[in-house]
Amino acid sequence: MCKLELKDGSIIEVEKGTKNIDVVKKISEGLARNTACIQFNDEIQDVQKEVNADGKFTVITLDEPAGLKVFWHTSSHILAQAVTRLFPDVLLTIGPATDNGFYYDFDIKQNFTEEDFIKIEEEMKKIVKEELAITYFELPREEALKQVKDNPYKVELINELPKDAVISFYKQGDFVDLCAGPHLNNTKHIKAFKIMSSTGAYWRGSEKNKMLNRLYAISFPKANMLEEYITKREEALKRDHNRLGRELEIFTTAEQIGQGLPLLMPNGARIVQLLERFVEDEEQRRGYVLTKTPFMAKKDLYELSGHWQHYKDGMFILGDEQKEDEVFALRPMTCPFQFMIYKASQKSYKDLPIRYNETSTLFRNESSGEMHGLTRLRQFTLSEGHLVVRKDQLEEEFRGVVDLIYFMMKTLGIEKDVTYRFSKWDPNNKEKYLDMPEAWESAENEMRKILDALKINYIEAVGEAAFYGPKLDIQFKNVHGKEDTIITVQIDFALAEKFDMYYMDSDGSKKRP
RNA sequence: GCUCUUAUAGCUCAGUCGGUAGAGCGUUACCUUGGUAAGGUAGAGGUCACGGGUUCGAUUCCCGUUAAGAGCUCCA
Repeated sequence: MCKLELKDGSIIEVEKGTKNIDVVKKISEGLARNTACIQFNDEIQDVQKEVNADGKFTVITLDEPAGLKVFWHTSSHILAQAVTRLFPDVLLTIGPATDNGFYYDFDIKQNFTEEDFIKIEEEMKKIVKEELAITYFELPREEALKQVKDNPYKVELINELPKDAVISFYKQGDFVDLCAGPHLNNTKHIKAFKIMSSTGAYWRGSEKNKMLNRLYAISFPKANMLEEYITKREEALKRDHNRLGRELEIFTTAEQIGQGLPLLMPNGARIVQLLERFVEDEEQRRGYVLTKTPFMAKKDLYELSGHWQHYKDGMFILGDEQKEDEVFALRPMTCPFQFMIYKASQKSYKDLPIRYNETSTLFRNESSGEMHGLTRLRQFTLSEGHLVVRKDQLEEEFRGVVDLIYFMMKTLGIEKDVTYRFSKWDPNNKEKYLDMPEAWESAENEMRKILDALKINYIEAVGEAAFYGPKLDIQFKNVHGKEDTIITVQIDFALAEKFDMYYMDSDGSKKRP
């Protein structure tokens, strides 16, 4: 017998080898119908897996996000099965659940059309009606490779699994897919689904790889839930800033002016004016000093900052390097300009911290597919600050910045709608990041300490840092559920060095801020 | 940059199976009203994004350009 501790603390005993789903049925039939998977101690398991030891037994239902993800993952297999039936020459790649449904990436010659969506949905309906049992099996590496030998994508996935990894497959009818699971135990549970869109996506997320065809879809255990979802989505789209902005005459665009260059109409300009005054006044109250710096500079400045070497393609360059002595570039950021103000006079340790702020208009030559509404542009204006601090002031100043951010978000009423992301470097990506492991570690530890002290509820993200330092990113979801960074605070341990910034310490020695 | 989609009145959209166009909102004038984003009447407003091709004829079909949308990649 195995002793299982349930969520409410009670214990039930079951025979060794009892299936998870049968354990749940003992608790309640209704609960069993609504079960997506089981958490046994820390392990997420299929409902069909057998109980073999004592432990904590938690039922994860379709009503909770983790359960819905299992549901969507199973849905993605049904989508893949339907596509395989209709397009036998397709190669399957991956098909995970997302926060907002699921997708599956296919390597297929033709592109999916709207008519294909209908056909695929019809085929999915059939698969659901067939009530196919979903079964799990494992294979040793050699056999697993044999199983997927005609699919180079799956071969690649298996070859990248660690040596001791369990290689598992799920089977429903004649359809088999390499998959870590977990899954529901039958296709019959997927009552309502809809293919939302077809887009391109690079294999493994790298533009160097082949572009695959991705189908985005959504599914629910009940038909009315799908209807609700669609209605909600339509309502959300009506609140798209891009649509409202034009309807309310806040901004417009003109073909002749160009991509990523919106025109703020009187209503929009007034909003920006009020925000700008408000922000600058509040910053002044908090000890910031305002600067006004040029919109462009000679390339010499960007060579010093490293942007000429790293981000030349992203800048608008004025003049031809080959023909002219002086070449300028529109500024893509304000840091080096404000640093020049810092360097204009000798600073004492008593002068720090110095808090520079500027309502900065910046120019970035974004790729043509990137521009959108007012959120990603070639010319944009943001409220920007650079704090030059001593090491012993870092924590307090960081807190001050976070406090300012809280104040601003509260004023705008968005403080409950954001999430926090602690963006760290990727030590394996030497091209993107400055190769200074010790400096990274120290800066990231410093930032983590501060974030923890502030009790900020953040997620950590590897490979999202700036090239010169870690960031606290404040993320906001748009009406499509896509996250944008609306505010970012960064600890920069490199540019002070590059710009040879220093202050005279109390002992008369030069120190780096 | 890549995949897919779109471009008709100021905005949101219909429409023309190829014979040069319509609605709602907005707007203008007048009337009315303590109907306050929602009254009535009349009107203005469109080379159907731009360039080329096919055709007797293109806003409609095809190609290209530009712009807009979703996704991917990128985001100093």
